[in-house]
Amino acid sequence: MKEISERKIKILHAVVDEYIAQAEPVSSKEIQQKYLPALSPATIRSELSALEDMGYLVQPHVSAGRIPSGKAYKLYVDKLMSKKSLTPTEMHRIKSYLDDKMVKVEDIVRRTAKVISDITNYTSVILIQNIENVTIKEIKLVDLTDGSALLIVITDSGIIRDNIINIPEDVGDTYVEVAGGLLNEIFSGKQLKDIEMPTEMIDGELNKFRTLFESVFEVIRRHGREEDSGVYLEGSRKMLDYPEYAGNIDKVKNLLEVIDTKEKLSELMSASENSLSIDGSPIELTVKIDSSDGEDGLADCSVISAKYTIRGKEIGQVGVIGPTRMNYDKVVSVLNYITKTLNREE
Amino acid sequence: MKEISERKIKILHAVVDEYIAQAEPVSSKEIQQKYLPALSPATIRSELSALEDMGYLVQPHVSAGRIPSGKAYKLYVDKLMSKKSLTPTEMHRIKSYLDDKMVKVEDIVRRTAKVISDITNYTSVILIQNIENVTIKEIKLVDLTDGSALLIVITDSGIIRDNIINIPEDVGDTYVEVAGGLLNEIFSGKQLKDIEMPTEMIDGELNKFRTLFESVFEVIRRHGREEDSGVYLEGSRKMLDYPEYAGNIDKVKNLLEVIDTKEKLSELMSASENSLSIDGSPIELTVKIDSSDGEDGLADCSVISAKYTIRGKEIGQVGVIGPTRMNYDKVVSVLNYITKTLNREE
DNA sequence: GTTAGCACTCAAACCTTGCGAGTGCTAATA
DNA sequence: TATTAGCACTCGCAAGGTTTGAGTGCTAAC
Repeated sequence: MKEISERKIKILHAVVDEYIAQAEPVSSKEIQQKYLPALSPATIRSELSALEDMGYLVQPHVSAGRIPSGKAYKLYVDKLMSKKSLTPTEMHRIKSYLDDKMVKVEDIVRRTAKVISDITNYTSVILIQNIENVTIKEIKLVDLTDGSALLIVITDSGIIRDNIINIPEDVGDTYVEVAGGLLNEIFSGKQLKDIEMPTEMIDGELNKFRTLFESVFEVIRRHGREEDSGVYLEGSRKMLDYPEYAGNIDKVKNLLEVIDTKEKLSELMSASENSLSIDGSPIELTVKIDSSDGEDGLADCSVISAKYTIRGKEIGQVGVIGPTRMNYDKVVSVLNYITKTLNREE
Repeated sequence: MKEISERKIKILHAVVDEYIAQAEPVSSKEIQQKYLPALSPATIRSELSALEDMGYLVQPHVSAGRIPSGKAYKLYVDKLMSKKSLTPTEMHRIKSYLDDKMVKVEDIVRRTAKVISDITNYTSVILIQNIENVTIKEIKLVDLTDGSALLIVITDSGIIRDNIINIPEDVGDTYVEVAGGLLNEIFSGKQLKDIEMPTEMIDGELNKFRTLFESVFEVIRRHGREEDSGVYLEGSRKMLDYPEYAGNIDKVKNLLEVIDTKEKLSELMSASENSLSIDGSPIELTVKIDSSDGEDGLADCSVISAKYTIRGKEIGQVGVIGPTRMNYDKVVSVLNYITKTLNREE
């Protein structure tokens, strides 16, 4: 099983390409006509048969063509597929989506998810993790003059949150201002996970800021909690467009359910033994191809994911979920381009 | 066609209830057993036949039970259905969803859409319209000390937007502060639709604020534009759970496509001749029941919608989209309760 | 007005059949 | 030895036929 002949590779390549395009078993005749007119179907058949023995192809039933196995897809992604880059139109489209000045991580993420799904025509997912490692650059407190104030937390990867907090009544005019200065003094430069109530607050003269500070903690802490779920999903509808799901509402439902579960998603998008990294790519990409025993719901699906970095800070994972026979080259290029663009943006 | 006998009403009610629960044609025997054991199926059959002649029922084919027609649903919604209120658990659940202090309209809307979909198990839609009529209370400009500033527009219905804008280079320390004061002076009290570039800005001494003001306009104007689409959809997946769509991916796709189109949605959620208002309800509700010729995609669907008001300001429409045989009473109660809650909130 | 009884209808489930795409094998060819 | 033509074989799929049973409408009796 060490070496596959050049011709076998060609044929395998043809099967994968064709299956990605058509979603139907590929026959020897088809390959002969479109890819290797110099050979006869019979010859191709024997090659196909050999490839099947090697585990690269499977046959849905005896009188059908072949379809690629997971092993074939892995080889395809790893060695075979054309790593063409995006068309200028596509690049332009992505840029115009992302070039609005956006500072809130949430906005960027939402936008990114949308553009990925739009361009690839698959479902995209962004998972925000590690937000706790972000460093606070500055905290702003803006008095809204109606008993509340707007809290803005600026970090090294952008604003992570702005939220309304209540202000105690009967405090002086400068209360908010002073509190703002104080917040800055104490917290700027710290990481989110390190913030805690300073001791002098508990009992000292600063006691009057205590409830305010507690609100601030509350807001910051809420990150990563479930309600702020940290999962951005875009284009789940697109699944319905692919024939592998057309007759199979249950499959789609199952899939969408899995996607809705943060833990499962996390698991899917992290590298593991049956995942695959792509070399030669400027970013680290992970591809997970349908385990095909399909016990956990992701039947006939592949997930391609990458680390998601904004301005040098790792934010989470970005991924594309599609049918196993998805357009790997397109998706890889898009992820490549987008992660690069985002990271470069200053 | 003026008066329907008491017994016919009972039977019609039974058919609708049963069909809502089962999604299958209702037979005379079923009605007899579950609702009117005192009568024989034969009697019920003749009543059913009469109801069919009156246009309240239809028969998918001659040897099947009856299903309610649009006319029956309308009667049901209007007169028949039990207007029970929510359980304490449900009310509590809604409250706990909505009682976070939220000031941004967008946040409130998103949250509302979610809770509606969660509780009703149908797809919910919120449409933001009329945002142009909102009055600006105050404008804040917060210097972010990196060449940009955070623009916060506070209106009588909450903050509508905070956005980053760029600040020209080489301006003095007080530039942002002065600009903020200026913005307030000029715009507070105005409605969004009325804002325009003040003449003194164009050529006068205030010229140096011009580009900044232009950014501000740009941000405010972006509202209602397509990219900020103003449509909040939640739970579109839920559609897949109902048997009327189970075999019918095309229907679902069609539906989702319609839902994605703002114009169509607007149309759907506005009152029209073939819609229906519910009296006796503290809010104005519109129910639109499947035109059933189904040419425009919303086959087998009903839409229940209400005006959406936050703190007394009309913001748009909130609606629930579900199968024609949806749980009207539940949905109506939920919409009732939620719109009341939101409006009351101060 | 109500009901039992019966004939009738028709969708859905099941079976049958034939077709045809596509294979594997074998024997002939280069 | 590699390739290929030819042919028998398999099996999914679609079309058509049959059966079943749920449910009705009608009629005649109560």
